[in-house]
Amino acid sequence: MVDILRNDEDTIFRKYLSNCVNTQSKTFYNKELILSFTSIKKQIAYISYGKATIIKTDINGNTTILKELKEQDIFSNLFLQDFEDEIYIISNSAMTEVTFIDYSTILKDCTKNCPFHHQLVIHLFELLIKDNRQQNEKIELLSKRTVKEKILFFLKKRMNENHVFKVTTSYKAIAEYLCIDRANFMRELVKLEKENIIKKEGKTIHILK
Amino acid sequence: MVDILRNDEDTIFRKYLSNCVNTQSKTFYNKELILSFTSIKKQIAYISYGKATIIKTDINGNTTILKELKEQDIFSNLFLQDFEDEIYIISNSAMTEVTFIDYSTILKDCTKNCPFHHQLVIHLFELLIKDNRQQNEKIELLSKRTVKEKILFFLKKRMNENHVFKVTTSYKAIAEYLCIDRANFMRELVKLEKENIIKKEGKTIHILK
DNA sequence: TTATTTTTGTTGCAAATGCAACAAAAGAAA
DNA sequence: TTTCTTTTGTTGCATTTGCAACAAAAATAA
Repeated sequence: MVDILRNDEDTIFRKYLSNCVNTQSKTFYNKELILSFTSIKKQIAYISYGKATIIKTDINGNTTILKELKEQDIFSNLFLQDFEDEIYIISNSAMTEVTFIDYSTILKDCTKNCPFHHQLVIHLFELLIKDNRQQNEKIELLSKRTVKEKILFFLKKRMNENHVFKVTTSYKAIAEYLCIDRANFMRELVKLEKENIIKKEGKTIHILK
Repeated sequence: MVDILRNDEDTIFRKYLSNCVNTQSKTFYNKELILSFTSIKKQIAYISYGKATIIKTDINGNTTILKELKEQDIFSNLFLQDFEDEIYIISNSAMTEVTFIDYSTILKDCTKNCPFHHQLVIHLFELLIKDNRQQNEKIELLSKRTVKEKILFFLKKRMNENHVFKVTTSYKAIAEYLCIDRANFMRELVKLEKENIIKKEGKTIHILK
């Protein structure tokens, strides 16, 4: 991974990853499996470049997209303990670079007395709070009582300053994120368009009100 | 609050709260408002004794119980930034003791060079991971497609070793936690009983299979 | 104690939702 | 290019779900 691709945030974070913390970096190609949750080793994964998707499949074969991970997001098997359904993390860009940090070496008091260890923990702490906030947004979304409310909440959160949302993945993927039936999702979009709440042009949605 | 009521975990945590971190402890009576999310000051609240409930009310008047907080749980307005709906934290036991920790003093490098500061951050880090795990459990619950699946998931997670779940709050409160209509919840319980999956005796539910 | 409020239990009904199915379009692979 | 796979768009239909309403029971307050 060439350094020109890195941003400042990431550079600072990497400075914190001093030699007292065990890390391994790995690059994944598109659609490649980053992690299945059979792995026991406690670790926190940090996305330094690219995108990934956390996917869940239940007994009935329903697929749910739990979360879309971007650069500087973290995830961990520590977050998903005692999950009933199967969980996979899949790379979602041509190249995704992930840094795995051993959980045990994070907690350990650094014997080398390096000045970075504390900074690393603080930084991870802030990333964890960000993740927590994202989880709460998802809970707020899923607690909406109707499909219409879910769609509008999602669109409002994701639209840009021009009130436009571009479907970069697919309508199918969004339905799986919202935990609703795809056909019903499409039907509701037509309804919202008739009510002049949105305007749909292919994979571009304008939010009018 | 008398010391006899405290457990070991809490005692250790309090040791970490050395004088370099700004904290305030406050005791709340049952049904008392601990925090409404208009408060701007960034702080992490730690429940050292008692119980609390995080409640959300949307524009349509739908009440949702986001989370039940127990001893040694944390919550923070940092987790709930940009929330559309109104959020309240209500004390849910005769006496709930909450310690508020200033977020700014957590992150700050301790000028007094105390040995506890790092331990405090590590401990909060672990509490944050626990909270994250609980959030993920809720997301797994809400991603279930039917009311029946939601109920069964909830009961399996909460039943004791004898496959018994006791309703300590109310059926109304559980419906609000599951984000489903109460009448439909009751109807579904009757159905599950007819299918011999559960056995309901007042506020006690036996999970048979 | 009695009065008042909240919860429980139940039902009918309208509306929302998921499911199955299929053709057309778009995208990916050979 | 052509072939194959995935996504999109749409519909009918059965089922699920929420809503409104109300009486009985339980819990709480006076």
